[in-house]
Amino acid sequence: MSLDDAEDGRPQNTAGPSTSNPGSHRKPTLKTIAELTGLAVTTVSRALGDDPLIARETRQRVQAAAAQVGYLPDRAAQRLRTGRTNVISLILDPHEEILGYGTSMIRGMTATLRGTPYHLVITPHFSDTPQIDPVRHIVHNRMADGILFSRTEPSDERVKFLLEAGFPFVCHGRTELATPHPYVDYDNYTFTYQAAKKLIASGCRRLFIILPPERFTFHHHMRHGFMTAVREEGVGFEIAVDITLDSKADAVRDHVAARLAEPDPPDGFICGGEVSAMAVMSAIHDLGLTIGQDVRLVAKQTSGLFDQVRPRIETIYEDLSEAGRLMAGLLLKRMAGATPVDELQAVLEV
Amino acid sequence: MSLDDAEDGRPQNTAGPSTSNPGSHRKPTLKTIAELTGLAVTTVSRALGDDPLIARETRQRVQAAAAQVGYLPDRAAQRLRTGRTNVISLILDPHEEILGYGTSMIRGMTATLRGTPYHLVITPHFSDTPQIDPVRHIVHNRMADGILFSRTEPSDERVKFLLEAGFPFVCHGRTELATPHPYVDYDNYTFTYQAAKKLIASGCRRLFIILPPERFTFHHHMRHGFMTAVREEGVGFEIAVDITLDSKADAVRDHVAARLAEPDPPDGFICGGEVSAMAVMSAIHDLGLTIGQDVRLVAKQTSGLFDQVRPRIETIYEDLSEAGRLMAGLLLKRMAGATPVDELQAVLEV
DNA sequence: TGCGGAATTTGTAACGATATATATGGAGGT
DNA sequence: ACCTCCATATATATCGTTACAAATTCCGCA
Repeated sequence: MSLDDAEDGRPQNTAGPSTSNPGSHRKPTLKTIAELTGLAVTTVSRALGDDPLIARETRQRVQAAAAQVGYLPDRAAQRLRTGRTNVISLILDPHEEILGYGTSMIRGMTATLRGTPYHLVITPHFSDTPQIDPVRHIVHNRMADGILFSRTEPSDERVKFLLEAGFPFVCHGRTELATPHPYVDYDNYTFTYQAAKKLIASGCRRLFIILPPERFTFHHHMRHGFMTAVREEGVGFEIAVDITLDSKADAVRDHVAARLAEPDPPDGFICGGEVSAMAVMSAIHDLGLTIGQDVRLVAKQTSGLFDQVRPRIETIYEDLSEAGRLMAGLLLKRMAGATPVDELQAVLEV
Repeated sequence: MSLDDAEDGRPQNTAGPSTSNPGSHRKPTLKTIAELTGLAVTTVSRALGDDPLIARETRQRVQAAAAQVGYLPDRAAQRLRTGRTNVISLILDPHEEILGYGTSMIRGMTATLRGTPYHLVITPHFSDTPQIDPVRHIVHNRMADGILFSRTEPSDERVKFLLEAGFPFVCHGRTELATPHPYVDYDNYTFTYQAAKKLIASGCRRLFIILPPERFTFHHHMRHGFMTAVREEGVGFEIAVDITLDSKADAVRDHVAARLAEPDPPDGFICGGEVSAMAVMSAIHDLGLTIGQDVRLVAKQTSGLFDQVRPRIETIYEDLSEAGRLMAGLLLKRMAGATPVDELQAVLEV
């Protein structure tokens, strides 16, 4: 029902009832259509908006004319007049090292946004400035109609601010705030729970997990799932200190290698990031150990990478593209009107 | 000094016969500053633009006032009035499987764009529509001031169209068109040339290369570099048919595995993509061969991935983030004014 | 005293769309 | 005939900014 410019075959030169200027072709505006149909600009505007105040026959006539001249509304003018921007801001931390994390999500988001009037704008967040800055800027200056971001924290400032401002947003990950809000999350509790169970079932007796930085909510989910499993089974465990899923891969490798060389080494690893998982593998390899034999590893898979990695390891899949699709979808709902918050929350199952 | 009535802390709905808006504090506009300084709106506008027609002292006074109230120009209004959008469109194919290809480039671009008034907008290109569609749409409807895209073809339609339209753009990869145009490329010729030389120096006598799809210019650069090296050295070679760097990883793996099982198998592989390289490695592994011994592989590295991959392979680095930085930088130059084209071209060395 | 003219500043009209208020025309009732 | 009322359509004001033309001040100098 919208947004097609694929018209453009070449209907120009032949017809030539050019009402106004002969010069190439200026962008058609409402005025163009008004002159073409003999109606007033206002009428044309309403007709294109399918306002029932305008006679059905007139609406159709106007819409036909608009299609014929390839009319597309000027977004700047719409934006100035209505205050709506038709923009959705995705706040992205360019330093997120996670392989393809951003692109997968973007792929999903653009897929959902296709056919809507919304544009996806990448708003970078630089780690040398407070996390909330880009959010403040967007809201305060009406740079977008909605915001998407990830790496949510339990008492996330951005969420608090956006809730307070009543500004539409969907974040990837939950908070622990009292006020409910829209989000899309992955069931990281079950991820680590299942991962631990798998390792234990394979015979592992001392599990080692690398978690995201503590400030993120999913750190706690992962920790909790892991702890529940190891307690249920009563096996040994340790949680990486000093390194996280955000650490440089080399640091992860060195750390794991060092730990493996110490007494009473872990025999099962859980890793929620692809790059860190590769680092764990390389550490194991470099010590002459064999994965799947001396040591086991369960990793989160977010791309096709591990289908090609040898030796094969166990993985549990998280579909970030689907997360992106959902986030955009929920945001559209949220912007469209007052939907109950609980319909704007989703946890993707493992 | 403070004119007020717009100052408010909390305009309740109690009386509100006066002004009106419930919003906490309305966004400051030129008018706000005009009233604040006692000048005309026009003067304020020019002063903020540092127009030398306005007295230096006035300019400073206005700029101070603007800073004080936190004035930011309304982009929609500017855009409507001037026709400039302050937007740069990055056309991205969401199906590009290359790991992190997009994010690396985006990282570089946003770094360059930081501090400029430009926003980076992701314009997806869906493979079920002609490549030129989004470009046409952007130019025709003035959706951006400049365009960035990749995967350039020897006689790229997008380039031809944009040149014809006089629309600023920078692409990743060159064309073979007569008209010069801005681009950023990587020296893929030298990449494959050096890769082949390395393999031959290590004792390989039959090289196998996987190339990008033939329609891309860098297919030819890679092929040429490769051919030059194998001819110089007089070793056997073959070029993958049916599979390309865009093929699904599983397809690449199966194909390579099949070839390795045939008589007279290759003993050296060159691969310009990370995922395909992983696929080649897994094929080799699955046949019980040893990389670095029975068979060798040189891959292009665009992320930190191969630092963690075992066994270690030879890689040659391409800095996509730097490419993104450069592309954005050249585009800014191009949009700023008439720079000689040869200053808007860059080939990143191997 | 007045006048040319540089140095400043100001007023007005757009840009293209939409919200609000106002007109037009005819059908229907009295 | 007159008036009301509904269905349509039009006119006008406005969003915030900038281009262009016009006005104002303040000199020095004849």
